[in-house]
Amino acid sequence: MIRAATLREPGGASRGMGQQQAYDPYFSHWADIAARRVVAAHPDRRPIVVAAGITPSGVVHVGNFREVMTVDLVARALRDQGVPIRFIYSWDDFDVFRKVPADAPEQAMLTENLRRSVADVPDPFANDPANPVGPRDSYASHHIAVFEASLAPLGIEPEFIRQSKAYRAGRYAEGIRRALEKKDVIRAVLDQFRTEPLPESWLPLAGFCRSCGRDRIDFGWDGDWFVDMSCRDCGTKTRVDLREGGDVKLPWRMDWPMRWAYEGVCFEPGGKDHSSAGGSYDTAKQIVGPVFDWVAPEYVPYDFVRIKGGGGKISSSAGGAVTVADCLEVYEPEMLRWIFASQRPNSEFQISFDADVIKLYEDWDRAVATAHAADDGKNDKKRAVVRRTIELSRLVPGRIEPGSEPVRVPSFRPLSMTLQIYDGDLEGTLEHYRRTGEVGNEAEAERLRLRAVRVWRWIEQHAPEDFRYRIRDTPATEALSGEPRAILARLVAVLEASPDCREEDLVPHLKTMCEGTSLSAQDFYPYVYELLIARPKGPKLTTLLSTMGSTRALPLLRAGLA
RNA sequence: GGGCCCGUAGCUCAGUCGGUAGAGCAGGAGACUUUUAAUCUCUAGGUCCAGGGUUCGAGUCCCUGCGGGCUCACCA
Repeated sequence: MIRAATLREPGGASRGMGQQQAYDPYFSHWADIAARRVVAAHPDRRPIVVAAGITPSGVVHVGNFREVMTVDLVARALRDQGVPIRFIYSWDDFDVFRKVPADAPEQAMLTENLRRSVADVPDPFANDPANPVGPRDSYASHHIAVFEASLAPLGIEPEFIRQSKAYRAGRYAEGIRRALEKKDVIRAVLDQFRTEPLPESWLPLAGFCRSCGRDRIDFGWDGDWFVDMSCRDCGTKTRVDLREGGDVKLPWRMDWPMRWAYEGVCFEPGGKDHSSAGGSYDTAKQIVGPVFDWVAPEYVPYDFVRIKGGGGKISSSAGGAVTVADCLEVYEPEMLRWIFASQRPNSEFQISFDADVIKLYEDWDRAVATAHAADDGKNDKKRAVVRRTIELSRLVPGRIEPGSEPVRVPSFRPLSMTLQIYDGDLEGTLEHYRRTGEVGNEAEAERLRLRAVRVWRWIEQHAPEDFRYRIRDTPATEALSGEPRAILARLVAVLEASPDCREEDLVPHLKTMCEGTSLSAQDFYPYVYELLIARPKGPKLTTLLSTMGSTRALPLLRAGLA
């Protein structure tokens, strides 16, 4: 028997079954604790099935991503504890298209397709040249493709299942029939929480008209395998043999527990909208046993993700949703995992694109350093938690050896400065770090590239104005006069005399530059910044000058002497 | 109406099987001087919302109350 199978909650299922497995403090993360709960609830079932599910009824945003990330962390924790798993991801693309997103193209076409299945609505992005995934066979397929593509860089590789295909293939025939047979049980569960009870004639069915594709249908059931559908819109009548499949499905509150049973799901999280008393998890939990003969999976409710400054929850229908791909523009993949891994699931948090990004990068670097630090007997417990969180955040599973060295990478703030001096030129920036010795091998070079492209995108797209500068393309047109002009002449002379001047050599010159005048260096700096970057302030001048080089600096400075 | 979450330093928050209250920023002192929210060292600062309970021991677990937020009760 594998080791993990004997893990139990202390004092729990292991009673009377021989020695009790000791609590292993190494598995200290919330995902580890959830994993132990799952193993305790399903001691004999292997592999353990963990599941995520999302409706692609619009842009799949970073809030939806929390669902997948939560499952991935628990999946990773289970594997680390030696448990074989199967990670399934159900695309609920047999859902009704209810609302046209405000920012979607082809508004008229989409409006025409309301009330059809999102798997049958045409792809409005098919002719969009900026569409990264190319034309797809439906609205749902487009959003699915975009999201699946963004998961790959994060090391998340579930087995994807499309509900539209599963239902249409008749795979859930048995499930639908059981729901029909036990419809009174289901109705009783749902009626506990409804303001108005379901009518006596209610059937646990939903679906789409074969002719017009819309979902306003009256259903009948022959008590066996046949369902009759009558479309209220176009009047088409259809008879479906459940065993062959068709455009018939179970409504969400029955669909969920049916799929738990079908796949043998042992763990699945849910958003807070599913997690209240009377919410869909609550009713599904009551339905799954009597109707589908399975137990509710171990559950973790997760809260929403907010976007800093966005005000309110992310909505895919309101437009302007922030996607995982958007986050990966600014955050390193492991860092994005870490942002989710370091938050308890049931707490809300924000993803920032403003100046908080800097602090987050600094926190991340510090956490990585802490994770790699050797234990010293003082803060080992805290360090262990940080270390475990970083392990779960890494793309490749594996333990971090205390006292090992992480791959070096420049911190965000100085890197942003250097990048701006090089005008975003990645290879030039890399060369600079090679010269300074901060990049010494190919691994460090790769590490720098990963970060530098994101820092640069942040500078270009999100950074506060104070943080940005750009070296002038064309020299200033107004020359200086008086004392500033005299000091500038000295500076120009220094650079002309030693064009390859290193930063350390430049420092004394800048200190003595203003001697004999009424100005201090602080008074003079703004003139230089104006000539170089057309702003009154900028990065440390010695760094700026030595990094950009005399060849580039001198023409700009001489403009002040014209 | 039901359920969940939050209430900890001036601010934002961490505190993961209960074991001497923590970080970042802001503040104060010093060093350095280098100007994007520079860096380093040191320092101050809390009735952990209130009340009760369990415990040798509670920020942590249980109950009650107050304040704030979210969610379900139509669909998914």
